[in-house]
Amino acid sequence: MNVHSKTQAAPRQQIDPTDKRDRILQATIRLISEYGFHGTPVSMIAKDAGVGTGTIYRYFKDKDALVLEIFQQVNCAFKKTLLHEYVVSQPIRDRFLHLCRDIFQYGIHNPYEFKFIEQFYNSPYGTTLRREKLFCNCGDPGQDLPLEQVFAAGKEQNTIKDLPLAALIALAIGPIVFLVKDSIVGLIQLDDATINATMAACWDAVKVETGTSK
Amino acid sequence: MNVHSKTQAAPRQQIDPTDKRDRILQATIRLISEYGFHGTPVSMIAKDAGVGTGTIYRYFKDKDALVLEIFQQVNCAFKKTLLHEYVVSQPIRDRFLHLCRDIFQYGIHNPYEFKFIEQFYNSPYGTTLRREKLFCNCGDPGQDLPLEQVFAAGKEQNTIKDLPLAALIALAIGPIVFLVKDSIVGLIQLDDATINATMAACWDAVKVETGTSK
Amino acid sequence: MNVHSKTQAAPRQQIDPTDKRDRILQATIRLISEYGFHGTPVSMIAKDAGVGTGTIYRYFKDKDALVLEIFQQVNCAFKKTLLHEYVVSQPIRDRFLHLCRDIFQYGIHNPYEFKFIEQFYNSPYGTTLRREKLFCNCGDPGQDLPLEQVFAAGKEQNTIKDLPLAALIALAIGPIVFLVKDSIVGLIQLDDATINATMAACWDAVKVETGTSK
Amino acid sequence: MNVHSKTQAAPRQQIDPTDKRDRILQATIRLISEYGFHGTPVSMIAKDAGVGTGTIYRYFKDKDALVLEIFQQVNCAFKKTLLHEYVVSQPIRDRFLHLCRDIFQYGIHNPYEFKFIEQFYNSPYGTTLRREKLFCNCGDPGQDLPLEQVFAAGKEQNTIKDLPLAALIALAIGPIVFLVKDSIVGLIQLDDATINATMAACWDAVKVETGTSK
DNA sequence: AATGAATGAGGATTCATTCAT
DNA sequence: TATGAATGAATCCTCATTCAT
Repeated sequence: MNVHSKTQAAPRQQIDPTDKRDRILQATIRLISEYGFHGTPVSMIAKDAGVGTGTIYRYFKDKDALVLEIFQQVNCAFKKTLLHEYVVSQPIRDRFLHLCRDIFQYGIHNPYEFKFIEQFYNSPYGTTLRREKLFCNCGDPGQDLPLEQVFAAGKEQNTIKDLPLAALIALAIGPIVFLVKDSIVGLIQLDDATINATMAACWDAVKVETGTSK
Repeated sequence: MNVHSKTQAAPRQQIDPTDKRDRILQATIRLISEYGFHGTPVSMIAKDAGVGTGTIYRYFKDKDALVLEIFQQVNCAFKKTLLHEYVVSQPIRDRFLHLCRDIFQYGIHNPYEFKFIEQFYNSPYGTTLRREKLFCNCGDPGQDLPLEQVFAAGKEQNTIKDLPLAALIALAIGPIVFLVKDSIVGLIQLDDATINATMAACWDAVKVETGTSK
Repeated sequence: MNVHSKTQAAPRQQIDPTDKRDRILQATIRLISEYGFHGTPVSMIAKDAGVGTGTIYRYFKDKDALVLEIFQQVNCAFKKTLLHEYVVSQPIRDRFLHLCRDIFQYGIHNPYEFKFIEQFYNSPYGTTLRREKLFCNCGDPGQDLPLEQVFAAGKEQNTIKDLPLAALIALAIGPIVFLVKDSIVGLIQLDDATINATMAACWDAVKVETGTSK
Repeated sequence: MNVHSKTQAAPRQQIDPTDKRDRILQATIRLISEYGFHGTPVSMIAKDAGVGTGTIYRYFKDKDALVLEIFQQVNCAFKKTLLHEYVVSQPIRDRFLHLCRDIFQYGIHNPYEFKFIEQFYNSPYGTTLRREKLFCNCGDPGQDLPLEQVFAAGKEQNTIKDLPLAALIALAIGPIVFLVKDSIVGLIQLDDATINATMAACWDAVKVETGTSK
């Protein structure tokens, strides 16, 4: 989960400075995902990370920079998760389900990160970012999201409905986000059966009807 | 949208006392939907509403009370929107589409209220409310949401998939929330065709397959 | 206790305007004696007096003026109490005890006024007043206090100890103020026997010893 | 008067951390003794103490806590003053005069503390404390005040008048408080002769008459 | 004359940020 | 490098005072 490269590995047995930096990042994610940006004092982050308040300002220019870096890290990590084991040769439906499952798993296993991203996207800052398509500078900046690629491919072969991309993404991700949030909050318990059935339903939403439906 | 009755219409050209109260409520909805609770100082609300800071405290005990009242009002207004023209005798599919359309329309025409509710539900306070099922005391407190009724009825007649209620709601509302938020932010332009197609896709997600699909 | 002259008596059966004024004064005395000047909002006074907030400003320039007038009124009323039935021909001891009893009675029967004066005298404003000897402009401004007259007379006939006037006053009034405050607060119950015995003791403090004491 | 130990005296020329805390305490005593609790803004304390406003909240939870701590400190210091050099074997009269002198001296040399205690005892909070006998938790919490002990002993050997304890205390302390306050305010100048004579007069007030008096 | 809604200056408190050690 | 004490700007809220009705 740690995205930072630690290539200067072995020599001294001293304390890794990134350790402190990471603890600050982790504490921030956890606390902001729970209390929100304005509800999380820097001092609280420092205490939770087990460092002095001033120390945070050694690693980050200010609170904004800290949060922005987290967003970028988490956003990239999330995208990498989606690319993980992604096989282009598979049929559209399998690739779609695979991506959905990854999103589900990511949300369930990284609840703090998940809520953090949500919060960030809904904040004025996040909106700006989104509009400017600055989403992510990790790896290939301009590269389409995997989900977008799948939809594009599916549309071509008439497997996916001919809807605007944003609508397709909403149909695929909206329900998952909804469910994962409920699960994080503890309103429901997500078992595998429910997850699989929901993903299948998402597929029904975006796929082109093959039979006759009422 | 204004809940207060202003029956004493024409005669005097005097200032309506509810006017000020309403302006405070409207300003709060607008600002909090954009900047969040902690990101919106009372002074900002006052300025936006064109009143003195102290005036706000004549109408509301404190910031919390102001926000809570807004939530209750907006939540009730939203539910009433859903019940509007709701005809029980119609087939499940029509009722479902009708509800979806209402949600879409509500979000598009009341973007601030829409984001406000979203924010509120995702806040610690909203989560508590949700868990305690205190959602709304307007009209019938204990009554199920219309959408829940439709799903219940649809499950009985085997029209709706046999999924947990939370999952069905996520499949229906998740995409709409997603799209409406994108639309509010200005990332997409929602025309009728897209709305209708998306709703139809939502129906595909929750309905029981009648034909054969891969 | 009302010091205002109501000479324009009979004609109309309408509400006496001084009534309102008095209610404001009474409410202020009661509330300030309990909560202090800064602890008593004007709005609280208005509510307690049963008038509108703005009404208070019809009768008094501002809060300070209101309190100052009360001080002057109460101070005068208190002094008049001391002069009441005051008979110069009586022996020093009787006159002293008479005055002491009056102070006691005044404090017990006018607890709010009593505490109000205390508070006022101890406030920066009261101190200034005292230093400027502006105590009271009621009746004869320059006239000595009765107690001071008694002490002066007693010193001349060698009945009262030859101490500075301030010390004699402290010996006479200090204990009474102390006890009355305890009584107002409810820490003790002042019966006649205790009152009389205490006054007698006060006399012992200021009188010239006639017998031999250790 | 400073309760904090500053044993690590000379070596470093650095700022004593208790210094700031003490300056806040001293400023608060001074200002509140003059303007009262509600009449003394925290900002005024900060300015007077030469610290930032926020600094006060590093040392004290809030204004209440600050004042309460001062009361406890001052109250204990005052009591310790009274116990200082207190010799049980001395005759009642000497012990009484000794205590009176100590109170006098304390008031004269600690005028701010003296007025502060007065104010505190007369506030609603102080009254409650007094009623609950929580006066002080310094040293022996339940122990009687020295003055009370003297009075109890004096009553037994018929040296002190048979009056309620509250009355005896009023007779002893009332005049002193009165005089000291006048002295603090600058209305009189207390020389040793006056102090001694006044104390003797206080003794006359509480002692049992040995000769015949009129 | 009487009212109380409206106001904004001022008070308590918090918190991002700096800086001396 | 790491710290946390210190700070004051900014926040929520109160309240003396005004003024339109």
